[in-house]
Amino acid sequence: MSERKDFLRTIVEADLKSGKVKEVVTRFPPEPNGFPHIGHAKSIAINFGIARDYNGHCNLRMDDTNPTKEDTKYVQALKDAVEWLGFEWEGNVRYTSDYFSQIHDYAVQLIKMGKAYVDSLPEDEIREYRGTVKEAGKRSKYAERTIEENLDLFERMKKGEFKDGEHILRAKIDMSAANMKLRDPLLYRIRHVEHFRAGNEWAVYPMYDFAHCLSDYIEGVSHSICTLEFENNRDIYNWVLETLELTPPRPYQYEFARLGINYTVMSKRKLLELVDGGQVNGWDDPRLPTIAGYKRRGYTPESILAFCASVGIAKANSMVDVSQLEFCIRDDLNPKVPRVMCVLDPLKVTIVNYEGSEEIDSSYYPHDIPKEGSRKLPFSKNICIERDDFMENPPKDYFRLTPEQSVRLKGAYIITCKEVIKDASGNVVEIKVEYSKESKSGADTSGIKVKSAIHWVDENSAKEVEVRLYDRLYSVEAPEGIEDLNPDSLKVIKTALIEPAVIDEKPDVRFQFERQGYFYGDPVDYTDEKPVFNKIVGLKGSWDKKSKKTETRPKERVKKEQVDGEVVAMSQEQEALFAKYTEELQLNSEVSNTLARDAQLSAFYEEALSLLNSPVSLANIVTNEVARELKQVAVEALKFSVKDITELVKLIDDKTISNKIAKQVFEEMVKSGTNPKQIVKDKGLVQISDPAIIGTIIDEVIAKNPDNVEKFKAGNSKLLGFFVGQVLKATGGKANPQVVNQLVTQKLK
RNA sequence: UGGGGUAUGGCCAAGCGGUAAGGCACCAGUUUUUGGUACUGGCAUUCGGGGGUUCGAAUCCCUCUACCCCAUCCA
Repeated sequence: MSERKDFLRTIVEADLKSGKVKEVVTRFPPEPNGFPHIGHAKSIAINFGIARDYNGHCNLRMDDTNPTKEDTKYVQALKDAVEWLGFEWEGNVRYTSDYFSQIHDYAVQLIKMGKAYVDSLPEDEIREYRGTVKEAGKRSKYAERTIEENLDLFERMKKGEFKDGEHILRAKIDMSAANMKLRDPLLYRIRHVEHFRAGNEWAVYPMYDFAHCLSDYIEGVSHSICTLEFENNRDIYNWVLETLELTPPRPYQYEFARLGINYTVMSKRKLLELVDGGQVNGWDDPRLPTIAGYKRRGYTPESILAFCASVGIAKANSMVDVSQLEFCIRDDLNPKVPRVMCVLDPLKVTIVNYEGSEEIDSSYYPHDIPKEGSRKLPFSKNICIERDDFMENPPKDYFRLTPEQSVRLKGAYIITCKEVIKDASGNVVEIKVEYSKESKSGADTSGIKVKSAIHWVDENSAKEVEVRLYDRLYSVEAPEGIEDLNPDSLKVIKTALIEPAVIDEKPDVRFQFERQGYFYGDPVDYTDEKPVFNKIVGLKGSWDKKSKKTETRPKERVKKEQVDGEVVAMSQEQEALFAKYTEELQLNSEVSNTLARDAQLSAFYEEALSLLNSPVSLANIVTNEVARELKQVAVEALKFSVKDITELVKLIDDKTISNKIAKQVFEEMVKSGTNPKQIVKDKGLVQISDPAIIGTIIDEVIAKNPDNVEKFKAGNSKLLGFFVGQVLKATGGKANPQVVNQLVTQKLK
């Protein structure tokens, strides 16, 4: 709905505006044979989002045409995913299987029309007969069966009289179609298996290409949106609907690029392998890009939706960086969730000069988050801090506790290291510190400056919790198989220490563990006795990165060498034409080349030349403008004639119109076929070359854009185009651009 | 006898003949009791390469290159 729409919304809006579509109806049509992943989320966001934006509706339809693969347990996962993302489907959940009898009737109709036949070739022969990508296929002899035979056979197929694979129903289209999907595509196959919804009612099941378009039609879908790999299927989609002569309105298919994210896999097959192979713990393993996985990990629907919106919708295959997803969840959680303290790897700290205990009141939110809420932080002389928040021999830019450097215990006091206690093997096991009584948070009169504040917990009151640290599932950007798995994708810490309020008060389910990241109480394994937290995502952190950065070598920019392929040689006739154009007519070689190689174009050109002796202008317009139109339609279908073109060129040659106007006139000729002179007259397109008139306009433009004038004078010569454009715009394109150009340059000197 | 798509900074992505939006990432600075957040500034003389048309081209024409999809009785 924003100013900048994606291409699908652009199409939808145009259809609405033109009246082609009265109500926008979309559908999300997954096959219930696996758990939905974030790629499905993108599709859900698109289909439901478009329906919502244009006051239409979106159906949830299970595309259950293959009884051997689908299962009801996936249906639930799909419904859950849509609901979790916050969308509502229109009416009940639809199933392609609901339409089996209608689809069957359409098949019968096709047979009656002579557009479908029962083939009885064995599977491997069907494949063989299909031909290859470079060779035409050949039609099965069974394609000659009479309509009656086909009807009879299909009826018996349906009744279950034949075994699987014995016969098949196919459309009769074209076995030599360049688009292989059109080589008599299969419509129905025999399957003696129980369908999870239709039971044993059917012995034949429709194929995707037949069922999908008809289901869309039956549901009144206006825009059938799918992914790029179905581009080739669009021809059958249209063929079925057109051949059946269905009463309008009918749906149209549009394709967008599927979502790819680095360091993970998105194919159902690979996901299934991970689950079945035990590499992960089920479909909802938080490392998986499944919606169930993200949900369990702690991602919010808002963040997933924001991500889908941020990656856009286009037709270029792409691989989105995970950091974009991570940004979305941090961005969503930052203003929402309470900050608490949890020490993952505890180091014992004794505050030697502190006696007794106290409770410190501390807000759940930092100063910049306008939310209310606080808890009591127990404090005593025995506390724990994060092991890597202390270093005996720190690098210069280390801000935390060292023997020489004090730190603040967040929300509490400033401490100074006094003694480091080590075990026999030299590991630090405890540090003894002194605190400054005057440094209490909020009432600090100590005057001590510290570089950072670290998190901590009181040893006695802290609760032991399990924390599951998740990292990317794969260690390579574009993983192939399990050999690419990241061995450290899951680290379980069983002895993390968390402040008591998190467990006792449970202010939320999602938290920011200060200085570490966002965490989520695991919805499955969490119990009050054994709390479990999943790491959703880490904080951004520039410290870790800096230290890691030394490892990543700066990648050198390798400029890819462009190899120029061989250009096909010209035939003799083409060579002759080329020679004539370059030598006799003095055309430049590129134009001559284009003309000479295209028989249609050169014929058009020659004819024009016989009417008007202006070889160069004619060649230019034929090569550059007429050529475009000829790409779309045949010469006979052109609305303008050769003569029209010569007249157009005449207008240019005698300077009645500029090249710019000529383009405008040409466009009109393409659309209406009106004679160019008439167009120029009707629209008053005669060009303005009078420097006086143009000069005043330039002055106006200059007066209106002092900033740009300054920039231009400062050396930004690119702005010349801006000024020329403005003047041209002011004159409706009629100003002579060459004159404008000259004048602008002069005036801005 | 091949056909259908796609190429804009490290990653996404606008742009549709008037002179390269935005986000992520990255870098620098300010604020900060999170090495977080927020804020400020920087980050494409150039749009896969080469030609051509035009006063002017990422946008139009020609050509080359690279990548993706199609030969399941899968969807």
